[in-house]
Amino acid sequence: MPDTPRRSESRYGNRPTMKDVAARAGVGLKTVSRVVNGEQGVTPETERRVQEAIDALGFRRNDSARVLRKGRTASIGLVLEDLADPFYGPLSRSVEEVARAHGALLINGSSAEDPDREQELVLALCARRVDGLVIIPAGDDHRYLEQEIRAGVATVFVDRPAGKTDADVVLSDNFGGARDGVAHLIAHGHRRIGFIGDMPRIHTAAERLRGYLAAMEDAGIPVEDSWTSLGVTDPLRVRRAAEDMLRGPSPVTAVFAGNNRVSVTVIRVLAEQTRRVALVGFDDIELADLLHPGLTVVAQDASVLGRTAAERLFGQLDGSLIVPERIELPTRLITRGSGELPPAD
Amino acid sequence: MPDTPRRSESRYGNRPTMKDVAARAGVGLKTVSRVVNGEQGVTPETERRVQEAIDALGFRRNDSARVLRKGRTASIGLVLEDLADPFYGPLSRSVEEVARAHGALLINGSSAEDPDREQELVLALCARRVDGLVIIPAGDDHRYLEQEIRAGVATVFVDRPAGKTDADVVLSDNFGGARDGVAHLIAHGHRRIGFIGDMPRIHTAAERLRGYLAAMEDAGIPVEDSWTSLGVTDPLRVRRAAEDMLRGPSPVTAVFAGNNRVSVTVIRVLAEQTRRVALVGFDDIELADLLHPGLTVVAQDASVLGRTAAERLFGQLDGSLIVPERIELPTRLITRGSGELPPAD
DNA sequence: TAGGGCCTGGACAACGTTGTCAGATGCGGG
DNA sequence: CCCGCATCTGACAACGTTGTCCAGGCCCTA
Repeated sequence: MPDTPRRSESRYGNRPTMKDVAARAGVGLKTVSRVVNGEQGVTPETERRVQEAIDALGFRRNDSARVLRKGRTASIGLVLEDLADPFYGPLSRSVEEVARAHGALLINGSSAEDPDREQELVLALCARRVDGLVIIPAGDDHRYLEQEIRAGVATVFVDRPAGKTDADVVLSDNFGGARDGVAHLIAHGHRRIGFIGDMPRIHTAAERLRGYLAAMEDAGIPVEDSWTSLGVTDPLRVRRAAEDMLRGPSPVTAVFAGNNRVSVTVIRVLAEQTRRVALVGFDDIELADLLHPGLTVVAQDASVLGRTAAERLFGQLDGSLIVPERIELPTRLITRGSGELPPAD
Repeated sequence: MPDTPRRSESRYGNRPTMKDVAARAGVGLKTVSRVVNGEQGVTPETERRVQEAIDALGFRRNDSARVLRKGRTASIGLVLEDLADPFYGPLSRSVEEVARAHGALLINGSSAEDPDREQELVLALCARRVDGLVIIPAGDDHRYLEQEIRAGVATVFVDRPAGKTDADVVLSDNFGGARDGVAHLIAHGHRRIGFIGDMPRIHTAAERLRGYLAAMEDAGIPVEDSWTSLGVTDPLRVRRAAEDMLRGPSPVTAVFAGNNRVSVTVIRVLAEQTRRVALVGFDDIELADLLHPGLTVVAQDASVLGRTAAERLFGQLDGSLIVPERIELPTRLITRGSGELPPAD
């Protein structure tokens, strides 16, 4: 008898539906809906009966059906590089807080710095009809998103700009921060300054390199090839790069580390040196003040970045923000000792 | 004309549906469904036409409708304390990886250590019909979940056991780890050892305290009241607690820090002391090896914790795991110097 | 050439909810 | 006493997809 699927054999375990609640309470389906959604137009007595049935059956509204009907999911997606990175934890958390304030849930995904995986994730989120997306892009071509944006998915890029499409973007001032950090080293007498950063195809890495070069040029210091190392990211290769520039033909007396992962490794390498080498890192690190010397950093505030982006996202959803904008947040130089060491040849 | 809602005015922006694709490709609705889902029984020629229409319209399947029909959402929820905490980042990431391997997305939520907020989040996730839940509980009463579990929501608790209900749970050996850490201090000659930990209503905190007490008792050392500080969590109060036990009537020569946040503050306090005080912390900390002295810790592997829990979750969903189990993962003592300092009175 | 089996394609219902609209009920006023 | 109005309730369609089932066309064989 294929036509009598017993409620109790339904595929959701045996989750009661509004229909079941209605039957038990002896009211119509819509009345249950009204009670569940707190709409008015229900007598206290009826409401009580319905509530009783709800509790008795353990009814919980099926949001999938609701979404299908209403068109809004009250959820947003966040695609970032790696949730395990201490930079993204606070960012994610602040996005979540804003979402929560707007009654939305957060779906999280890590792209692992892989453009294909980013796209796969983003499209999966679109298929779930998230109301909006906060994206820390891994790839540099986001034309695949244009259709989605036109279809009404609010979108904000954070930390790095979108590629080949214009959309809201919230960035740190990577160029200015790096320039100031390097200028700080120059002000303390350094001229041979090394730079170790990530692949230049990553916007932040490129900008920070540009900042380094600008500071050097401003000071009239020609940069030697052996002083810069790009695209280096795993600890082993960072180590080698640092060691190389420390004992090259014209060894550096200071290093600018392009991100927190690089900083950590460089700190380890410098700790092994007899010569005192100055260091400024991009991104703050927990306990940086307890190292010897304390680590001087160019700090960006991940949670402000996240909050700003999320607020912008909900601004788009309100309809109050239409024109894509580029917001750039300032960085802050925090001196703790390592960046103030004098050159030691 | 309420009866002619133009497709182009639909509430999803103007997202095409399978019907639109079917119309454009000149085929039936179900044929489109077949193509989209890679089912067989479609001629290459037909498939080409459908695919063309899909691309032209920018069709993307609406997963809400799919979920409604199929009953599985291919998404799981993770409720943790605070995504910004460096302990939870890697945990979350490893849960995500397992989910990804099973084709599921991850919805993340922070309870902020608030039981009500935990419940609110969990129920919201249930309303979305997540297939499963990984929960780091904030509250100590989870009977509200029993109905959901019966309704088929796979559930695994991590880091702390569920309250008043039995369910799968994956823990670190908090008791054993703390006991070993304290025993380590005792082995290095300490007798007056302090303990600073979180509120004992938090299972991990209680277990670690129990480990501390067990180690002391095993060594026949009576514990003085002034040596333990419980329920202390914000930096300022941890600082005061540490300072108090360092200069009390019988000042401690070593401290056991109950979690990473406590450790960080205690490290700061100890750095200000002239007397050398030993320290062992629960949870590893990045750069712990670069401090002076290096921080000795009882380490638990957050990503293994997360992975184990997530695998267990999908085990439940496969139907291969039925009986709730309690899995306890060992901790590891990592000696780096701070825990090997001799007592200095 | 007719019949049978196989394969492709499409009509239709169902998933659980919400919006629309009309019916029922009760009350007060003319 | 009856009508009109306000208030409350319920029937029904629709959201976009997938599962079921049947029709029609093709090829192969006798």
